Amino acid sequence: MANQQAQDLCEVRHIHSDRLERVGSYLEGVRDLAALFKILADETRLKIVYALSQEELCVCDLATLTGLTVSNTSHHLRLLRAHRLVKSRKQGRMVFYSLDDGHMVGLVTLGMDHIKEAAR
Amino acid sequence: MANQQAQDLCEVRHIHSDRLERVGSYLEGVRDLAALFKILADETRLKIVYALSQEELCVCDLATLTGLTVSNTSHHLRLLRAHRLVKSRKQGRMVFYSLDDGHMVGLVTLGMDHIKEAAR
DNA sequence: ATAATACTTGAACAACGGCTCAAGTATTTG
DNA sequence: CAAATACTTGAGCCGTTGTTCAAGTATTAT
Repeated sequence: MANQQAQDLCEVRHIHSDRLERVGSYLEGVRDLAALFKILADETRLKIVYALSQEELCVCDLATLTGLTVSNTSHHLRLLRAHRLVKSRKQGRMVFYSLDDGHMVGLVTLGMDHIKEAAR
Repeated sequence: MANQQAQDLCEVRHIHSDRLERVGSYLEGVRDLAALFKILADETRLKIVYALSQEELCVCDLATLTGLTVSNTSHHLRLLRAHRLVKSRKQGRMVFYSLDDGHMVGLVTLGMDHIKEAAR
């Protein structure tokens, strides 16, 4: 009765234990990658990262670029710094930020290309 | 008095109008890219996307893979479908999902490589 | 027709994230 | 020293998001 012809019964046939193991090795990375995407999943932070990929900028510059308050901008920079995506350098009373990680620059540019292509 | 030697005064010197225009063309894309990152910035959805990049799977399979309820999984699939990242195919009483967009596969695999490299 | 399976949907709820405001530090200027 | 500039930090507010639960549809089996 319960033979292989019952194709409309769901018994989790497609993911088998061996295949699950292969996928399993990636699942650790999935958590970290989701965290990275979460950081970049904000229009303000993405603007900051993109701007910093071109040159070093101070908080005041970034605030005018994003159109937000200095306070708010600083909060975002704090988050980016905590995750080692940007680094800061103090000069006088100004603080200059730059990218600390070439990692996500590739992600951002690749993503940007895809977006443009999709908008075509 | 107000000459160019006052290097510690912030008057937004680094981002000039011409440079702002160049950056401006990207800023449209930033909004959309942030939206895409937001979709992928969830461990569950990232697992789903990664699993579907390997083969077509039904909701039940995806639920067991992610360890969540079928209801919850369906909610996530609804979101992914709304943004045209996955498509569904009904066969009997089962619904099979697959990727509808090659776009973010590159993003995910590139991101995965970076994560692995960073964890080294 | 009734029951069971596979999935979807809406509502409610709690947790999280981004923004603002107020107060703080550090540095430079007068 | 006091005042001003550049930035940081913490607390509170509010909208968003993920989860759960309960009820719904669609398809198949008996």
